[in-house]
Amino acid sequence: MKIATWNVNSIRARLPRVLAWLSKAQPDVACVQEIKVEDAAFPRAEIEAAGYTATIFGQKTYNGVAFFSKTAPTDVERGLHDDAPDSHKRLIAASFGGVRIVNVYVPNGESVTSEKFPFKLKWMERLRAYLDAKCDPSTPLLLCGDFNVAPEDRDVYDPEKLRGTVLFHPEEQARLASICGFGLKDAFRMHHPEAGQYTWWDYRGGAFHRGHGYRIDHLLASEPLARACRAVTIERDERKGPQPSDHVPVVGDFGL
DNA sequence: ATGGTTGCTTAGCAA
Repeated sequence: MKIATWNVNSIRARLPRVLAWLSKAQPDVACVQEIKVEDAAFPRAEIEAAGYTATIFGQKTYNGVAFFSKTAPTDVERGLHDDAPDSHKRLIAASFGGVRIVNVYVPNGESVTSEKFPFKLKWMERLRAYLDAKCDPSTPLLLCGDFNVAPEDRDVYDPEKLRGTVLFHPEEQARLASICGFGLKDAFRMHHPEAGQYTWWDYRGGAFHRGHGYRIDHLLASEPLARACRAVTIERDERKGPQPSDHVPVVGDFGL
């Protein structure tokens, strides 16, 4: 079973690349973030023509998360357990053949001096509370998505320069560690200890060309699922060519 | 050096 996470940065702007990637990569489940479209305007026919069922939690202009899957999921949940009705659309969860998948788009935070930064930290604390309330780490569980946090020094291009800035701040890393403390392992790091493996490069300043990346998109697996994980791949080539997302897919292969 | 680029929406915000 191949399960991928990818922040597509607008499904409508990225549709040609997403369709080409689905056709080539053939994931069983693709967890996507920042679809930036409400349900009514979502390009459902094109995704279905590629052989995928779209299960979406859409929002106009910002945010929005979805599953594209070869078979329809069961027990779909939209939003955090304590979300207000008008909250950002940042979490969707569903079951796929015995695997519970929670797909998240963690707030970016903007900068450590922004009012959005404490909002990000609080959202991550609420995510840990959601896991406690809704999930079971003794069963096959995957928490994946764009966490907007690089966990360790080896996950950014210049840790000394970036330390304490947004996406690489100890308070964000502590919240991510608390989330993993629920009983989840960073699946990529089970297979790849090396530095310099990034999933996001800013559009600005030629960051991709300069190697200025961050590893902020993660597959976090419960112990039963982690044991079944055969490989995890960061598809760096998806950052190349015309109209790429600023993030690339991360694909896990599970022997299920 | 508070820049730079992309997307949504149409000048300004978000990332």
